[in-house]
Amino acid sequence: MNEKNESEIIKSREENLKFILEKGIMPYKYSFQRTGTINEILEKNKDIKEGAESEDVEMLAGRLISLRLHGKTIFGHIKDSGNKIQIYVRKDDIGEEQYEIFKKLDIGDIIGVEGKIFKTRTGEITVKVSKFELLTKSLLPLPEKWHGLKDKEIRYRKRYLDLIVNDNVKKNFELRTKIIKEIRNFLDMQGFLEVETPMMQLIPGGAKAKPFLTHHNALDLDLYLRIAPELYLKRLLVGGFEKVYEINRNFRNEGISIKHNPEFTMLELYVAYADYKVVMQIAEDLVVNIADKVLGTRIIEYQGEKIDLTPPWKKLKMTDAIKEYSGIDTEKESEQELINRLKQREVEIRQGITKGELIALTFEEFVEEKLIQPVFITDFPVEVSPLAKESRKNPGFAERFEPYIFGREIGNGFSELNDPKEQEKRFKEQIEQDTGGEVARVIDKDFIEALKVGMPPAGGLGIGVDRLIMFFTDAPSIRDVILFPLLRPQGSE
RNA sequence: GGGUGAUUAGCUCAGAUGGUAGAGCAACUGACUCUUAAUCAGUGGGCCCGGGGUUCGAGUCCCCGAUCACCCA
Repeated sequence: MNEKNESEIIKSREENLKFILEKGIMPYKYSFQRTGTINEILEKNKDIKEGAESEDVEMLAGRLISLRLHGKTIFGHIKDSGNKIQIYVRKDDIGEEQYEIFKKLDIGDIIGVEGKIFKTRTGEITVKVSKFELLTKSLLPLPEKWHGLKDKEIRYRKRYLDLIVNDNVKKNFELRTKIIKEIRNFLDMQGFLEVETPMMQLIPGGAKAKPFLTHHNALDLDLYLRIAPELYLKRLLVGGFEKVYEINRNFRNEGISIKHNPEFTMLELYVAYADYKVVMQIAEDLVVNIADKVLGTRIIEYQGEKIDLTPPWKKLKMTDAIKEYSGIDTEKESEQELINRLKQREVEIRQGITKGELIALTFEEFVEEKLIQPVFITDFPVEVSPLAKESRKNPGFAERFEPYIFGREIGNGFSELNDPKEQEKRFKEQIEQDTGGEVARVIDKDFIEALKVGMPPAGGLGIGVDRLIMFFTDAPSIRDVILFPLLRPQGSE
């Protein structure tokens, strides 16, 4: 950390750099023309016989990750974004002067090599180096080669080191990109239009969460980073788009945990003329499609638990789920009885709480964590579903669902409320109930106005993309699927 | 916000009962022209997270703080 230690450890690298500069070698080259990636070259030469040499001279580049010096020969490995390959350097092949320069390379340097491909006695496909070039000098040591980098703090803070050293980390992030691409592909094929709506909003709506505040100078205007895109996507339904979706960042100014990062990626989609049943089907199809296309299996293992994504997923009304998993009959029990149960679990109960809110809290407290296999929880109390239509069959409950996997809510969907007067009333009730600053104090009048123009009946769905990716990559923490998770800054540096 | 644990060499980790610190890898020097956790011989490297205390003496005990991890709200 301090200068003295650092100079101890990098002294030899600085000396090597000096040696190289004295030889007139530029330590930071502009480019290097490769004949292929390491994977391509390995594939091309996979059938080469032991002792034989390839006809073609190949040019490869990568980071030097290991070195074995044997007097007049050197073995090592270089690694590019796809794979690693062994290199073999002989003094006889590259000449005395070049050999001396090669010996001054350090693990971590990025080099280009030129040479024919052969197979060693031990059967490893190897580059017989006839020429090499230093492309980038590395001045700091890499983490140790077989234990790798374990310290979570350094892994998250210095993700570049994590990516260099831990191959599975890189694979998980590649998988993340594949999953998101597959989501887009799936929706595009069904005629959805991907759109982008404001990240900076005057009134942060569409969810219950504390927002981040920012300021626009020229307009002298306070703005909020969005907590959800919902109200803007619905405006697009009013405008005549019938199937829209957005995959983008939401920001919530709340605690950080294994399941929460202040900025996270959300998918929201809306389908005109559809109700919640239609989007529930889309949610199931979407997840199963990822399993099929990206993993090639519908049975995934998450944190040692086998999860079977094979459709159709179970559907359970919230009150039935409570009955089934906890034995509590919320229809029969009075509000006070539910309050007593919750207080025993040290759940905070606000003054004037409604029955619906109590049902939702009971569900969270007694049921959620038990929902390991995929299940749709439906029929949420209207009081906790201010943007959803009331059920046609089940008064007091909304046409709403949330898919649960491994005790975690991975999405949220409903038949979208499009009655402007009812919507305004629900917003007002929300503001009255809010105690924690999780609801904007102002009603989004423009949104109400849009509803007055007329929004077609519609089903909507939101899916927490990071959490979904956690399942598919068997990641225990959301930080393992976000390249640069938010951490508290450290004092020095 | 509360609780528990961690923090020792560049990395991964040891350091009972308090006596100024150890290993492997990495680094450095030397030997070695098919090695691959190369091998062999040698060398250097530490404000033991920070600040206070207790003690003749603290990496170790106590208090405060920092960061991270996990659990809870």
